[in-house]
Amino acid sequence: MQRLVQRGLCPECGSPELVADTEMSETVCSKCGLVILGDMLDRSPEWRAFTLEEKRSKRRVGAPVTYSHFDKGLSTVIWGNRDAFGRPLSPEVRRQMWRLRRWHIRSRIHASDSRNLMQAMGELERLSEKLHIPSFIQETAAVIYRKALSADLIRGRCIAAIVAAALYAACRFTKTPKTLKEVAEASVRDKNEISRCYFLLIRRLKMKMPIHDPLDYVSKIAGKVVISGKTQGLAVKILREAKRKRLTMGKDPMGIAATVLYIACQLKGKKVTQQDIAAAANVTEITIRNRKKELMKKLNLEGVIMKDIVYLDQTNSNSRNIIFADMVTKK
DNA sequence: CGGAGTAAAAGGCACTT
DNA sequence: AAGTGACTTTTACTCCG
Repeated sequence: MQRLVQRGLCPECGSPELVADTEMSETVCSKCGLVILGDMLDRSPEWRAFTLEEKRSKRRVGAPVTYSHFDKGLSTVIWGNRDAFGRPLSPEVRRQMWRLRRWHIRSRIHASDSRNLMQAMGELERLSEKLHIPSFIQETAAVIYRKALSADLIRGRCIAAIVAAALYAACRFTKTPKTLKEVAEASVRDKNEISRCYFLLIRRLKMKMPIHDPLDYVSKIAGKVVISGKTQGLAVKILREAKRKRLTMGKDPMGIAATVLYIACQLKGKKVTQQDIAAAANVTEITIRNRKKELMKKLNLEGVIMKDIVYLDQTNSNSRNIIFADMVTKK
């Protein structure tokens, strides 16, 4: 039993969905409800904070490590003109200290990595500001850059280009919609070069970029055009089925999301024009038409009307895929 | 006339060499 | 630096109620 728990699996049903409930001092399987460990130590802080500022001011374990500072804000500084007992230093020692300090600073700044990072982080700061990039993404970009540096990918390439590439990669990684073009316009290097660096980064650092899921956009678009939850639900089911049949790969996710919504509206007899949805999704009506043509054909939705749809609204995951097949009976 | 569909040319993008 | 290829958009035309 312990072994299963250590691997994060429920000993009862084997589900990996264990939830630590710090308030009740228990770990609970979210599937079958089995309580696995009682009397855990509560390691969470005794204070509460509701905003980032508050959190920052209340925590007391030292300054956060900041990757977007060239030395992470941690480097040692030789400082002061007095000895350990508070006495002023003698002139010779003072001169010695002065020399020591100078060399210390030099070794810090002039170590090539640090020098590189200093320049890079400055550029990153500038870019982020220009593009209104939130700081956590900036941090992600900084981490990527550091990795690139230690993988020796910078040598012989332009720092600014790699920085821009790292920033773009961070945006992609966090699913933040920023195009390469936007980044390139803010950068001093040209788009082509940044793009090449970007691909270099993902290949050499073996980064896996999350592909944009149309699902993320469904509610966003539905919100703009005001579409009911039920219709959205139908749209999601259509989308799920389309994904299962691998019809969404390589297509513009916005276009797909807009189209499933449009189809759902039509099936439900809701009045929505392609124009409205297209405008909300930032694609053209033609894209919606093309997607629709394709989906209707491949999903056997042609000639289907709402009254044919048996709405089996079970959430049993086993039958999830079957629901759609039952739902749509061809006329 | 507006909404919906089709087809061919043009244009932009992600990714490769 | 230039190329590739799948996609989207543009443009232009048709059909329908």
